[in-house]
Amino acid sequence: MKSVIPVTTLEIKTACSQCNLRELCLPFGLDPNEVDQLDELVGSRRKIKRQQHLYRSGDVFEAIYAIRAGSFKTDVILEDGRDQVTGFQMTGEVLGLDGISTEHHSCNAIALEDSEVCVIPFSRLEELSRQVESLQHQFHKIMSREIVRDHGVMMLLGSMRAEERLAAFLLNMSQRFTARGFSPSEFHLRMTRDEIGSYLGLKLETVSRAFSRFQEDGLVAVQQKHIRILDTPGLKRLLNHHAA
Amino acid sequence: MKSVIPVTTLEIKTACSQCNLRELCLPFGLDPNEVDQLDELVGSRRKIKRQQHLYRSGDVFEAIYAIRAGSFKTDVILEDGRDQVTGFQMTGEVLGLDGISTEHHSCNAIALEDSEVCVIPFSRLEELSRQVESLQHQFHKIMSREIVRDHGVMMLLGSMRAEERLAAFLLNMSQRFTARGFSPSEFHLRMTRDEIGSYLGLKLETVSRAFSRFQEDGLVAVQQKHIRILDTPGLKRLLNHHAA
DNA sequence: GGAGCCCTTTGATCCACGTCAATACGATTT
DNA sequence: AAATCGTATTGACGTGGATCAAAGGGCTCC
Repeated sequence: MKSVIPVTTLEIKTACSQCNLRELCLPFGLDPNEVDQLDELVGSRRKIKRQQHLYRSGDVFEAIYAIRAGSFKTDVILEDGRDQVTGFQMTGEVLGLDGISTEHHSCNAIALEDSEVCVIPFSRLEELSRQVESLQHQFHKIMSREIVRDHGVMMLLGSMRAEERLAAFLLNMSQRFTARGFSPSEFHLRMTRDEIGSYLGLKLETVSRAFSRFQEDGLVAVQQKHIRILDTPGLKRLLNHHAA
Repeated sequence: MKSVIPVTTLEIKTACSQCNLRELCLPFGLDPNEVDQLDELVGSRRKIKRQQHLYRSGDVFEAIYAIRAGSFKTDVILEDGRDQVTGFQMTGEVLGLDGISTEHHSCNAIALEDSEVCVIPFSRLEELSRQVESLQHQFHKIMSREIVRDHGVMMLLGSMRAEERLAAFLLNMSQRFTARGFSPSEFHLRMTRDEIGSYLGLKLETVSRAFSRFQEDGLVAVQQKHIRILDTPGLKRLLNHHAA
C-alpha cells in the first residue's frame, strides 16, 4: 500500500451526488441539498456476484435497490417449476418495488454479472419523501414507469410474433444502452438465449432462429452475445408494419 | 321537486368514510380522522357510460380514479391497430397510475358498463400523503400491487397454455368478486370473449373453445357471460400440474 | 316488442412455434 | 494446450392455437 485513502474520499466516490447515474436514478430532479439528504439515507452498498440472488421470492421486504454497476434479471417461479423472466435491469434502475405490496418480495432478483447495488431502506425512503417533494415525485414516477414498462411487455407477449418480439427487445436494449452513454448499435448482451426466450415468451431455439434470420436479412450482426445493429429503421419497420 | 335534499346528505353518501369499498381502496389503514382528510381531497365524482373512455392514451395526466361502481378495461393500441387489453378493473380499484411517469396517460380506460369513479387530483394526493404516513404507505402498496399483478400476467402470457390462462383468469375473477362480497362461484362477466382473448393473448375462438371444454369437463357452467364455477380445485389443478 | 346487429359457438384447415435431436462453439479449468 | 461444460446453432417433425367460414343466439335500440 502506497498511501492511505481517506474514508471521506471513498464515501464521496459512492455518493449519489457524485454518481454519474443520478440522471437515471432516484436523485433525478433533486437539488444538490436534497441529494445530500438522499446520500445519508443510502446506507450501504452491496456487491452481488454473477448468478447470485439479490433477493428471493418470499424474502421479507426491507429495502429497494438502485443498480450502481452490472445488471440483473427478475423472475417468477411457479410451483410446477415453470419460470418467467419479468425483466432485465441495468445501471440506474431500481429493483425491489414488488415487495412493497405485501412486505415480502414476490420475485427473484439475480445478477447477470458481478454487480453492485445501493441499498435504500424503504421506511427511511418513505420518511424522507414525506419531507422532500421532488424525491416523492421522482419515486412515484419510477414506480409508474415500471407499470408502463410492464404494459409494453404484455403487448409484446400478447400480440406480437416471434421476430417482432425480438426486434422490440433489441431496440429497447439499444435505447437503454444509449441512455447510459454506450453505443446504440453495438453492445454485449449479458443474458442467455434461454433467458431472452423466457422474457419474450419464446423457446431458446426460436430466439436463436430469429437472430439468424435477422442476420440473413442484414438487420444485425450477431456473434453469440455480441450484437451489432446494422439497420435500426428495418427493425422498427418489423414492429409497426404488421398486416392485420 | 318535492323536497330539497340537504347538500351534506349527498356528500356523506359519497364520502370515503361511508363507502363500503374503503377496505379495498385508498382509505385502507387510515384512521377516521385521516379518512376525513382524504374525503376533502376527493373533489368530484364522474359517471362514465358503457363503452365510453375515462381517459385516453396521450391525455394529460391530472388525477387518478377510484372505481365507485361498475368496471373498466385498460388497453394499449399500437400504430398498426393491434391492441392489447392490459387489465380489467373492478370497484375499489385504482385507475390512472400509468400517467404519473410521463404526465400523460399511456393507455385507454374504457367502461365495461355504466360506471362511476372518484376523481383524485394527483398533486393534492401527493401533498396529503406527505402529511399522512398511512395514506402514503397505502398508495405505495397500491402501486406495488399493480406491478406484482402485471408480473402475474406476464407469467400467464409467457408460459401458460390456453386453458391454463383461462383457468387463471376465472380463478382471479372469482377471488375478486369474493373480496367484494359476491359469490365466489357464480358471476357475470362484463367483457366480451374478444376482450378476454386480448387480455389472455388468445383469439376469441380459442377462448370460446376453452369455455366449452371446461363445460364438457364439468369444471364450469357457462351461459354466455354468466359463469358458474362447479369445480374450483379442478381449475386450480389445471394450473399447477403441468407436465414440463 | 320486433328488427338488426353484435357476440358466440363450432367446424375445417393451416402455420408459427415448440419439441426433439445432433452438432458446434467458446469460455473456463487444469 | 487439452478437457469439460454450458451455450448456441441448425435441422426435421409435430401440434396448439390462429385463421377462415358459417350458422345460431341474445342484446340493444328503436
